[in-house]
Amino acid sequence: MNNFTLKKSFYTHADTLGIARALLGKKLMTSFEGKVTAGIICETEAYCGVEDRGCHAYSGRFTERTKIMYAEGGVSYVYLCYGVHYLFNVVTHVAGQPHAVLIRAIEPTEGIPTMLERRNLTKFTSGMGAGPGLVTQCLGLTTKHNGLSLLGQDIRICDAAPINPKQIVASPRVGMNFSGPYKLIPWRFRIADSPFTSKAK
DNA sequence: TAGGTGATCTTG
DNA sequence: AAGATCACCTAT
Repeated sequence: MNNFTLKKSFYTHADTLGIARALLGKKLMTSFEGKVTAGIICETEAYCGVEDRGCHAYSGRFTERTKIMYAEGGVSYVYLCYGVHYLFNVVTHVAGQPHAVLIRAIEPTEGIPTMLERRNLTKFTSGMGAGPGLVTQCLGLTTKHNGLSLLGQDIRICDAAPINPKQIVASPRVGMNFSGPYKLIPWRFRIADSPFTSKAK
């Protein structure tokens, strides 16, 4: 499509699960230091507020790290995981409701030479953006970009035709090391049979 | 399948 | 102030 940037209203409504599904097939684009890179979102996970045991803001945790999740939808939430990997999330819902969608995999489409350089690879592979830590490497995202608007030039998400719901597979989220209903709730979404997603379970 | 890595959070 | 935890990746 013609790189039409999604509007704020895409992010601010209450249905984070719907947003996580709707983001599949959209194009996530960054433009840092004159380098444009972009990829089609192939896999997401939803994190839904203070009642969601898997959410960083579970039970109202409000800290230096999590406070951006409480912002109005349409900004980025980037944090360092395991001391090694940056993970990029899209904040959703209205201000005060800490919801977000983790971007877990992309199909690289633009700026591939730049992505290869950032990944320290020589050849394009379908797995080069398959995993949340790899997505951020490809796109050059770090905690520097935490809290940035998704409506500006640096980071934006471009509209595209929705994925057929039948093509979307829902499964439990990764890394839910606790018990209770949120451990197995199917809030991970990916495009069926996409070779660009992180390994299917 | 285990180890690396460091910011963040919790406990004492 | 210190130790546990953590939405992961890579190479054995």
